[in-house]
Amino acid sequence: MKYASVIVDVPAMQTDRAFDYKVPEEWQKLVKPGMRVIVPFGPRKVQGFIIQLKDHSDYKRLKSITELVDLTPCLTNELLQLGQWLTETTLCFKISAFQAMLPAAMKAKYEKVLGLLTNDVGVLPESIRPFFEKRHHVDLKEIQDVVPLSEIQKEMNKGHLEMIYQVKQKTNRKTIKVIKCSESFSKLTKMLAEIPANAKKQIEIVEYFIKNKISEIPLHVLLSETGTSDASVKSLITKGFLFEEMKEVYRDPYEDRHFEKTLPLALNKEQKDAIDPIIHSIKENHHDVFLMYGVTGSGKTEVYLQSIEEVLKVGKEAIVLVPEISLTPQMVHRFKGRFGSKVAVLHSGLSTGEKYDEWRKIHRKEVQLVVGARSAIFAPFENLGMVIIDEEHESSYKQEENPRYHARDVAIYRAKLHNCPVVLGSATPTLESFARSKKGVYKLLTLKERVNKREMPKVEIIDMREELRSGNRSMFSRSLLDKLTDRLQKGEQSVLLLNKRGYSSFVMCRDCGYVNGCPHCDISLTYHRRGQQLKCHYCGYEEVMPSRCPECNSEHIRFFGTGTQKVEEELVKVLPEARVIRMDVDTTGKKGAHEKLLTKFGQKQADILLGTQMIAKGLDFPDVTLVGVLTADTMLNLPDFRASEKTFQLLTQVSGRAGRHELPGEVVIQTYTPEHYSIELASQYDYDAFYLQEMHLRKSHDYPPYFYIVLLTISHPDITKVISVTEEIAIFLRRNLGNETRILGPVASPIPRIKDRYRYQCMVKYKREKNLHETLQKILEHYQQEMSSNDLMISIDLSPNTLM
DNA sequence: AGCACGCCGACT
DNA sequence: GTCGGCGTGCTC
Repeated sequence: MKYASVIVDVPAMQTDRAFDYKVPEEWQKLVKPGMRVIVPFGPRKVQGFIIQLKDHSDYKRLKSITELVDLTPCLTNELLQLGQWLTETTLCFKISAFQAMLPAAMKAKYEKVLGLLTNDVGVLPESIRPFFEKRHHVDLKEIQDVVPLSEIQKEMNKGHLEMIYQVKQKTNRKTIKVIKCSESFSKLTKMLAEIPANAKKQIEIVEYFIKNKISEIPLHVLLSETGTSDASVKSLITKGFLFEEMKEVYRDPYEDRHFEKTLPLALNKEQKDAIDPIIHSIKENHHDVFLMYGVTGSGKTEVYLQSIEEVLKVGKEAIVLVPEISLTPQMVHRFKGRFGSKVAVLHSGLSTGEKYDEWRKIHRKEVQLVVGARSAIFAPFENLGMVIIDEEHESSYKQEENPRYHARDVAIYRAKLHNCPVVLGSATPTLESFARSKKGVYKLLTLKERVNKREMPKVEIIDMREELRSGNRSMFSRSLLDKLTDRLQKGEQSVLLLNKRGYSSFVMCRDCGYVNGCPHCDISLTYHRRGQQLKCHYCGYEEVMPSRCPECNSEHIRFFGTGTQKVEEELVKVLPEARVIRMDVDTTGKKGAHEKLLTKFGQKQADILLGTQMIAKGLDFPDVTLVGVLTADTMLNLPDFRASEKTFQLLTQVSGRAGRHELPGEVVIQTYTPEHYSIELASQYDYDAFYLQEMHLRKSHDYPPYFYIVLLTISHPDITKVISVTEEIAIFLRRNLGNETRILGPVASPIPRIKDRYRYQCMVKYKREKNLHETLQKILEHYQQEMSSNDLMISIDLSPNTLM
């Protein structure tokens, strides 16, 4: 007899352990750890993952596995182990760890159906009867709004009805009908004579098969190619010429795209020096973490591509992480162009089904390379030869919900197991990574030269206070305007970046200073021109823009701050002849809208690309010779110890967008704090100086990389409850952690209320703390009950990206 | 998380 | 006396 330990799909502390089940005789030989199963759990059925098989269980009253969902395990042994590690390092539930590793399509869906147990519908009360007149099964959803649950329960007790718990899959495999020939072509040719002469279409179809030597074709293709209808096909099937079959297909998002095959480029000296140690690691099966610090345009991607080639040569697989890849179709092109069908692509722009299909290509070993966003780090490769993380500094590699993992940490963990290298690439590495490379923990590879030998574009910093003093009240400095005009005349393109993070357009009364805030969150509402609406970006609350101040009834209520829409309007006023493409959440909402806008810009159908952060990444257009940053310092005032670092990164990245090709580029940075070191040093492309200065600051304030931090955020609808719990937690932390560890708080969160829940936080700063995980675990256990019954929430982030 | 069980208040 | 409120505890 075999027994299976199963982690069930019930994310709660009390169920966060394995439950044992009997494996029915017929599956004894089939079951393997890592498979999904459906098991009875209490009165219902749930999905779960087998984490272990054993010959013995201590538990007496075991139930049996109801169903095997997978025929081959969807989690490899390595991923099972990785799940355990994730649980421990991020303090998440085991089930959440496993689910994070798989595409959303593989998460189960639960439905309840009422089944009729009696042959006489007449015994049912009038309210329920109509539902069962024609059917024996009715979705509970359908009936529960009309009939009170108690009534249904009564019938169940009487034995008239039963509750059936169903576990369904979210997405099914996509199948299409294909038509095949029943006979050989020569036989078909002879058989043609049997078709009546008036059945022209049927003859046409059979001839199509013979002429094109096709023995199998999807039905819809056959119909459109031959211009026939399925009636003719049907009759050919009954006559025995053809037969139909269901065939599983992949939903390929890049189906209709052609990728030009590219060949490896010759590497320059710096690139060779960088790739040699990587190749050495690959060949020697050695685990190393490389930090490839290369200025924008220094040809990092080519180094990636050629190292991957080495990985594939030795028969291994590679993972490439890119930040939110849908933004950089150019990147997909480069990988698909070099490696063709060996590549799977995983990113948020794909539908659930498409992601599932890409994942299955990996699972079935049909691809050796995956290019994707954060979660692609869990690709079920078993022979991993390298992980590349491009734009290593990007904050999107950290998941901001449970499990709060950082893809970089997962990459290093996996690479250690596989004895293979990790390559972190960036023009602006995180301080953490650069510090590690200085200590020799990571190996530093430096690319200082741009491949085209072009100088980095010249950067001009404009002091907007100065502009204001000399009477320029517009959002464009005179210099920026001059340069835009100049580009327009020369037929060159410009990119304008509106750095909006933490600064959006809010509505304020000029008379009394009243600001429209969200009634559920302590945050001001954001003005949206579409429909003159005010929206809360945290809870989705909406209201119509008032014409008078709700407080003092004044009519002088206006929106402040600068949205892309407003910039666009101004731009049209000052440069009426310019063709502008605006990219922001409003214009890129629809799937593929992004790419369309970028393609349009690439084809020079516009002169100026105006957008938010999203345009800073990876764009590469030959005719862009001017980059303007409208307000460089909006981020600097956020309560975030990484604010300077992020500003520096953004400015450096965006400057790299100009003059990447033949034409020299120029950058204009507008700011109200030109003296800030992150702005000044970004304009000089002086990462090293920035690193030193910022490290100095981090050191004096006990921030990473000198200290690790943990952020505990406690929330509850009742503010006194939040404060008292946070205080208790702070006291507990102080009592249990070492005296070199600093505990800050309780303080109100930077956003003190979201969705009617008050938020307080506590910060732990530590260097070495062996009791940390244990102590945090104890806190979670202690408040477990209140968290499930009393609306209390405690979230713990063991290495927060921001403190918001 | 669900769901059952169980123990107290307001109704037939 | 019963229906139904939600606190408590269990799920292999």
